Amino acid sequence: MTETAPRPTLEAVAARAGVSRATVSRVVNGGDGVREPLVERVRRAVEELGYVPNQAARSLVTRRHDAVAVVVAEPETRVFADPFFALQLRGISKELTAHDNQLVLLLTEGRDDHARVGRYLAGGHVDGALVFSLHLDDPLPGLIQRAGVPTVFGGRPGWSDGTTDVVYVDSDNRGGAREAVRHLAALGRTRVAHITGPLDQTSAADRLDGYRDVMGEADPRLVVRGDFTPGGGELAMRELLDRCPDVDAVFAANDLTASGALRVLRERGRRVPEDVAVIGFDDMLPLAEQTDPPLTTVRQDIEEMGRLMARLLLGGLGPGDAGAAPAGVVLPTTLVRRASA
Amino acid sequence: MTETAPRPTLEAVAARAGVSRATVSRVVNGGDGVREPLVERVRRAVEELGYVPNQAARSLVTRRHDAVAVVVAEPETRVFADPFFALQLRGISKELTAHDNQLVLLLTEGRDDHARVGRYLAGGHVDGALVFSLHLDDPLPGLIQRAGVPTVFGGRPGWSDGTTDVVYVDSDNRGGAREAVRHLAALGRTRVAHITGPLDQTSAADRLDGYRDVMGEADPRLVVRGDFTPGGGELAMRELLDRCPDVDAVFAANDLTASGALRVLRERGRRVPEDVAVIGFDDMLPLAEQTDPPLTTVRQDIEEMGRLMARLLLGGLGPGDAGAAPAGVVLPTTLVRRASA
DNA sequence: GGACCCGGTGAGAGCGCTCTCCCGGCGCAG
DNA sequence: CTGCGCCGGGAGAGCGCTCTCACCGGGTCC
Repeated sequence: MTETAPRPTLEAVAARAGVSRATVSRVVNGGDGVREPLVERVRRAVEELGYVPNQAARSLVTRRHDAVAVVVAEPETRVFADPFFALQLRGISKELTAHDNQLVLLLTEGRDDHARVGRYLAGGHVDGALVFSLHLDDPLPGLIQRAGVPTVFGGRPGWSDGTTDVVYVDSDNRGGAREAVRHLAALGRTRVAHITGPLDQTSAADRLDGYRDVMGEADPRLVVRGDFTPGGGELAMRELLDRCPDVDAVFAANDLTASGALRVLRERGRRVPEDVAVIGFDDMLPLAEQTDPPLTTVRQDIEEMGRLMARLLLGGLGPGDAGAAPAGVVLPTTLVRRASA
Repeated sequence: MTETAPRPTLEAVAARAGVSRATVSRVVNGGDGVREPLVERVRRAVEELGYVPNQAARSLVTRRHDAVAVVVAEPETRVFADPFFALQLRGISKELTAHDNQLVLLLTEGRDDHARVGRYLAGGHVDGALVFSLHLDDPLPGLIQRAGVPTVFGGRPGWSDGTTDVVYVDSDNRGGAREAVRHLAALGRTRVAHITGPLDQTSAADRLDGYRDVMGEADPRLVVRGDFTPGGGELAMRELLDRCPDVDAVFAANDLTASGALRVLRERGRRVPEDVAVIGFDDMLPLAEQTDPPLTTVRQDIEEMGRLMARLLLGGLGPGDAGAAPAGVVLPTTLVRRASA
């Protein structure tokens, strides 16, 4: 048992500084409207007593919590182990920290969890929510909308097609895919294949759309389904080589997929990029630099996406500037040319 | 701006049910000592009004928060993207949820963050902390100890050698390593190598110790340093084959490392397990089942470690059973035999 | 039949903070 | 020199809850 010394209260600080509670409160919250000598006295008292405001008492009256929920729907374990998500979370964490907000993590799997999360958010324990719901059919986003908590989604929710006023942050998956495929075409490649991600995720679907924007319906056999993993990339690449031996370029839905594809190409004796050019997506480091050959890929600033989500939630969604908050923010991507294409 | 309807208070529920606040409070907190018909009436009122207790008000008087901080020191990005950590976090999340506790995630990098975390924990905003500090020289654990918050560590902290009363949960890394190496020896292998993890992490150091327990000091060239990644495993395996071509078994510090090693062995034309037997650590699925050949490995129940950490914190550290809380809990490991050894 | 006890309920204080009001003092204009 | 405005600071209410304590009614026991 840790013997917890009773923490000093405002009252105690006030007594020590020889002022009233109100003044201490003012100083602690920025010190506006308090004359300098007093500010100094109070600051010293705070310091000496090691005073830390009681967040519960504060929340009780302000109705703010300086806390944000991050909700992660996790149908598969994979989602969370994904470095992609880890990076976004890091961005979120940094931004929240910079604004003195706490991050409450809500992991869900299954229906009961959804209800639980809905109740929690509706319960007004946090000032807002950042939601990662990666699948098209997920009921969670709906629940959350209804909870009436300011919310920003990570990635375009499946049911939002630009019309609804849902706020989200996403990469320009479609545009990035177009740029990648155009680059392959510009290289003179005519048999450009695409290994997709799981198509129930909008990012994967959008990248496929981008591919189709450039390639039209081309040869449907050139599109093979993957799952964003290296293993899936290997499987897809094998299938691709079997049914279209004349393939001369591959646009993989992400870098992990591309790394699997590269492995199979090497195994089958195809030279990259001479025989088959390969482009990935993400620019996930160090992976993309360490493949053999180093991977040409579409970069998206993942950490920045996280930061932006947090910033939107904290700043843009308050009652301050009604209507000013954008529905969806789409971050640009850039093609990073390395050796594989 | 979301028009937030004023949330119903205890008072409102009491009025609707025709009882006093105190009675509603009792019902909400378990309903002990309230007669059935009243309980029913109150329950209905709660339901109808959609009442959710105000956690801030509650904390203010109970001095409990039903929240636990999870502190992750993140010198490298890798730490967080690690599926190992993700699994532990999942276990923690489940256990906390089961006890109606929230998970406050604190990601740190760098000194200022440490101070911030120290202040936060000392500030009494959470009931306890679960700390992942993976490196020997990390100052964070010390700071946290001083904050006077009940704490459970994930993995044996470097500076704890069983003597101090620090509470942690760990796998039997040393014992598991011993079992793996003994198994290789039992297979008749005499040139058993070890690819280590980053030795500033206790788990890696302990596995090396386990290897040495069985092999003695053997041939020092048989120990090569890795870093828990497939890339590191590849590098180490190449080095190993170069300096000890007669190696006939490899104990890799984890499955990722083993997968890299397998790749190099295949590339160099060594058959597994005929020429070189390979054992990993973790039994990370699906990886361990999908390698070629499927990996023999030391299983540890990672999610259970997380659960246990949370359970210890919530149950065992309270003022309830002083002295009953164990200093360190070491979970057993089991050897899972597949094809690679 | 009256004193006692005990389970169930209500009344009220108070957790630590913010915020509105109010008051006293000072500067400036008349 | 008096009056007014303004600003810095204090007093006090009250946020929504828990928890102690007093109260009340109906047994039980002598």
